[in-house]
Amino acid sequence: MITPADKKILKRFGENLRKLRKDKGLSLREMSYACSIDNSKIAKIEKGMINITFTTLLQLAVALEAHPAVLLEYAPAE
Amino acid sequence: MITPADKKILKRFGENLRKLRKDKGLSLREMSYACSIDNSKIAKIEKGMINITFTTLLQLAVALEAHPAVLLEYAPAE
DNA sequence: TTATTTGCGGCCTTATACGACCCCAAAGAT
DNA sequence: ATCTTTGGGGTCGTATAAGGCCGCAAATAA
Repeated sequence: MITPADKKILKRFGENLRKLRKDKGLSLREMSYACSIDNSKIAKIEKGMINITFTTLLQLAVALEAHPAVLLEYAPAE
Repeated sequence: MITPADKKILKRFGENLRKLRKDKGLSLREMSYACSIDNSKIAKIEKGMINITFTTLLQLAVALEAHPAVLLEYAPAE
């Protein structure tokens, strides 16, 4: 049922995703093209607005050319 | 739309999850209790029958007392 | 043999992720 | 000043994850 605590975690995840995308020098649309996920959806993920599924996580990893686990390795929110 | 390729990946993930649970000596019901996820749902996840969300992944990690990324670190299906 | 645990599939309702698309405001480029 | 890119919010229909409960067959324990 998506608690406030979850919201926070999703937001933190989104921030990290955004960082990884920027580091790779990709725009939302470029990344969208690279993993077949609508750019507005990626924007929502980065904003922590949606609780993505496992397969979506894997798709994002494809665009970033990174191992899926990498997307989870970030400093937790304090 | 959950492709056959995704099915395979989810199944592989499930097998790994099952291994981690067994290694920890937990029954489905014990694990259910440890992460507040219905035992039948965990069984379905292990069977690769559902495409779990990010928060569910985190809950599973809690029960296994492991970092979420660990659940993704397994040998890919060949 | 009987009682208990364990794995797991089915069913139902509700919440929500997905996919696709539109549009706009701000920033950058020409 | 005009064109283009970029981030990102809103909407709609559909698919499906979540959550919870029931029941059963096989394995295990008593």
